Amino acid sequence: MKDLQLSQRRKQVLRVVIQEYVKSAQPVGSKSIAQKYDMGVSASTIRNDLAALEKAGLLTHPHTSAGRIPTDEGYRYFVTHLMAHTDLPSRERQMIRHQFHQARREIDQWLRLSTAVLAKASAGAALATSPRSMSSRVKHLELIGIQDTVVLLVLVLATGALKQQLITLEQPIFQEELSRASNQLNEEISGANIADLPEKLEGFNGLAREVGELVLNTLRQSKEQIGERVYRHGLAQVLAEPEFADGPQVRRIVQVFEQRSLLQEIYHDVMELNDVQVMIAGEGRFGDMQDISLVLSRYGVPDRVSGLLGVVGPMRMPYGRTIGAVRYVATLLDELMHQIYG
Amino acid sequence: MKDLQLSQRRKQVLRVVIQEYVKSAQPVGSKSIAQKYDMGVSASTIRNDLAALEKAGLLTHPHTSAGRIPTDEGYRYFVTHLMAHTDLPSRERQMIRHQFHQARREIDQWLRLSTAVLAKASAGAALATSPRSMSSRVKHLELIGIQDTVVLLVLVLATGALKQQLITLEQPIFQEELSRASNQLNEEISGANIADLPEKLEGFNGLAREVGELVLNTLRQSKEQIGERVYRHGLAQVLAEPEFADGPQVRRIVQVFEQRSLLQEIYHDVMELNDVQVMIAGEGRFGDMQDISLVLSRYGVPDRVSGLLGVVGPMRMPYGRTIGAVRYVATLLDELMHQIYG
DNA sequence: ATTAGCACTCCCTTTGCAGGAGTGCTAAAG
DNA sequence: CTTTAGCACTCCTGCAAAGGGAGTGCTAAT
Repeated sequence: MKDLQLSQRRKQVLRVVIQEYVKSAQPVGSKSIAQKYDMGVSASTIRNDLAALEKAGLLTHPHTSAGRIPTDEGYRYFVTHLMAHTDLPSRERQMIRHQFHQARREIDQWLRLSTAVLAKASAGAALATSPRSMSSRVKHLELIGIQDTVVLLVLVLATGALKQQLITLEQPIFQEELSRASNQLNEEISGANIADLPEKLEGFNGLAREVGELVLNTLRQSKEQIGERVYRHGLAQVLAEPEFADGPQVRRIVQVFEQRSLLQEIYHDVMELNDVQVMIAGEGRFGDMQDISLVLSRYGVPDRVSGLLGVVGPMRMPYGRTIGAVRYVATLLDELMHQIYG
Repeated sequence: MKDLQLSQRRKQVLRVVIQEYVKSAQPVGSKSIAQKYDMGVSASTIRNDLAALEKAGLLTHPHTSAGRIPTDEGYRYFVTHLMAHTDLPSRERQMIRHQFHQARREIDQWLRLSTAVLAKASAGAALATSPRSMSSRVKHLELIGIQDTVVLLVLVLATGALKQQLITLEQPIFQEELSRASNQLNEEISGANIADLPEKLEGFNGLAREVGELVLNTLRQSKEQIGERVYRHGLAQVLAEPEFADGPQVRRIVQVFEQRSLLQEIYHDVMELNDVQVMIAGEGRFGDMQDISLVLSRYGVPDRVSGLLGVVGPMRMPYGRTIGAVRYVATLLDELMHQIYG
């Protein structure tokens, strides 16, 4: 975004327009601004300011004789230059913290709760991915006979994440043999870095070798992907917003909300930056996100485990509050995860 | 539903009305029926039949001079008495089967695929719950030290399901001690029925006792609930249907789709019956399901593990095809699960 | 740079009207 | 009793015209 020179008053006018429009979803005109806000100037002056802001690309109007509404750029300018840095009210923070502390101590529960809490606090639809571990070391490995020829491989990663996979063998196998293989593997594999695995596997054969390869594959795969589960909550409530009254718009936001691949693509961007990220109308990089904004944050323990957490909602969104909510929940998750992986 | 006496022709007329309305989403009138279908009678006669069907509560019309559309009862009558028992075309069945066989051998993958496949085959939104086990025996138990005072408890149920939970201890503890406790527990607990657990725990103390209680709680809890994960797919596409053009209707179906509690309530009904269940407009037992139908089935291995699988869509739905799809995918899952829990 | 005045534009709603589709009723025929 | 044709009636839909209103853009004065 090019740097714009705006007088104090024009900044104030822009701020007011966004504030009012976010509240009412109605285009806002010069007169109503002059009335509600005592800016020391007349409606005419404000009219000039509005025209200037429109020329700068920050505002637009749906038709000649309507009030102004913010453009994508307008919102971006607001978020980066004009917005007060708002935290969630402390009462709300406490309630949220309380809920977390009485949840079962399990990442799955925390993330479920996170999306629920975030959806409620933000009036958007919340989503979160289960955390992905940076270094995929295996902490422990277990082979459990299920049927004659069916074995369940359970992998406990250093991060506490569980992976499971069924293996079908050609011949029935005894639990003893399974134990022998898993012991062998545990000794060599646990704690080992993924890079060293292929070498170590050389020495193995039979069942242990087979399982070892499988483990390696699983680790490689999980390195590529975002957390395997996506938690979602609050789609129904965001659809109540007036911008989603018409069909195509509804489908757009539902697609954004449902599509795994989008999160996958955004993942790396968010990981690199440490604060909450705001993506307004796709930022030109993503199509089909008209009128939709994302507020996203990384969470986890740096260099160990991280996931994605955030809100998808209409572009006309109370950014201050939403960012505050996302930031707070992310911090909370950071804390909780720190207790485990600290 | 009271048993109705309908002449063959009237049944045929009802069938045609539903068929046409499902196809076009437009009210269908006497004339167009007489034209498209050669029923050997005039439009006038059909008009009489339509009036009779309306009196019987199977049809209605949106306003005086519009064609007829089916009522809830009309659809129910159609599904129970009039509908041809349709299976999915064999080409489609083969494609689906193929997809399943090349997926990773893991329940999670299967269910993900099931919802994807079902959504595509049915033009509705698909959902599935992870399977719940009937008898919650513990197959294996593992305690893994994560941090000084943080221990991860991994529970492998007889069904192959995994449960995990973090435990925070008051004092740091060595892995050896963890191993001792888990060995002790494994010997006593694995294979044991939940009912016998409390007794067995009597003899324990310290860490083993603590963990044992936790296990007991977890088992008890999971006995009450539907599978803990709900898989969903295809909401976006069902929203493209014309009945979801207006706001309130959209919110209704999204709520049905999102709400866990609804599945929870329906779960037992579906479990008791073995074939695919069709629930039209809530069947009077559930509010807020105007114009929404569910097509659900149990899947799994009888008396061992079962989950819920199905489609939610508009009441104006191709029931034959949808039922066929749900039935086929459920059968497929049955097979796959049978290989494991046979 | 700011302000007041004013014409102008465009939306939104209401109204009226014509066209059309489909019904309900009636009376006659099978 | 069932079926059929005829016809008036109802109500939706689309269209155009008109009025009201909100808000702008321009101009000229301060």
